[in-house]
Amino acid sequence: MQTEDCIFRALADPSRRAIFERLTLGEAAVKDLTARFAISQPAVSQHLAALRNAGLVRARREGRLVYYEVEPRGLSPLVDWISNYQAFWKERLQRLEQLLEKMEP
Amino acid sequence: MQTEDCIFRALADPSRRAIFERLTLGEAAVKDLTARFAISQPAVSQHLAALRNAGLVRARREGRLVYYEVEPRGLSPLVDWISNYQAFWKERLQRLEQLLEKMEP
DNA sequence: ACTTCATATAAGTCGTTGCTTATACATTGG
DNA sequence: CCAATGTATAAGCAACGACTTATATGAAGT
Repeated sequence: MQTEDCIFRALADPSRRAIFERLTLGEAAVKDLTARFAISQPAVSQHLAALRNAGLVRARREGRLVYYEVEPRGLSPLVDWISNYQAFWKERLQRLEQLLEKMEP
Repeated sequence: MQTEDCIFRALADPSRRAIFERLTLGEAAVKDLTARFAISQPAVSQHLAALRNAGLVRARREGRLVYYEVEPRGLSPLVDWISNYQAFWKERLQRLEQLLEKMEP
């Protein structure tokens, strides 16, 4: 859980991404999400479980309602993954700059 | 094609992500990838097609060999998506984006 | 306690996907 | 031209994933 794999798979589904994007605007209860999206309540709950399993959202119970909100640092594994390949561009950029320097004189 | 959806789906598969990560180390022909990964050559070709369809890699034919390499700006839709929904990382990502901008021919 | 409302889980269905083998296409060398 | 090599596509299959309906759990009001 909470691995890159989970995150990529969680965000690969359009419905789930839409739910996540909705949650970035602010917390919402399951019934709100169910009302807004054209899928059944169990489908919403399943999507939320996948997002939570990926560490992207967290749940808070309040009476009968369960509010979901974005986990603030949930996307950082994704950012880290991308940043790992920053080295790829850095290296290429350096080579390019070296080339330009040699052409300078 | 080349939409967020494609990119997320492309990177959701571990084998495909591994191939992409290998390509960030440098270009490789299909036969090299086939030798390195424990899946058949058609499977590799199919993964490469998915990555290319997502705009993450590009192919160059050289004789009978087909070399695949990372598309430099391929990850930027992902970066854009993240920065849209997580203002917290915007600064860090902007640095990455600036790096990518410099790669533009 | 019973009913109602909100959510989660179970079970089943159906389309998708990642793999395989077999085959077609493309390029090079004899 | 033919054989060999490298890659892509086709067809089929087993596993997975996203959805459904039905049911279980949990909490509040009467």
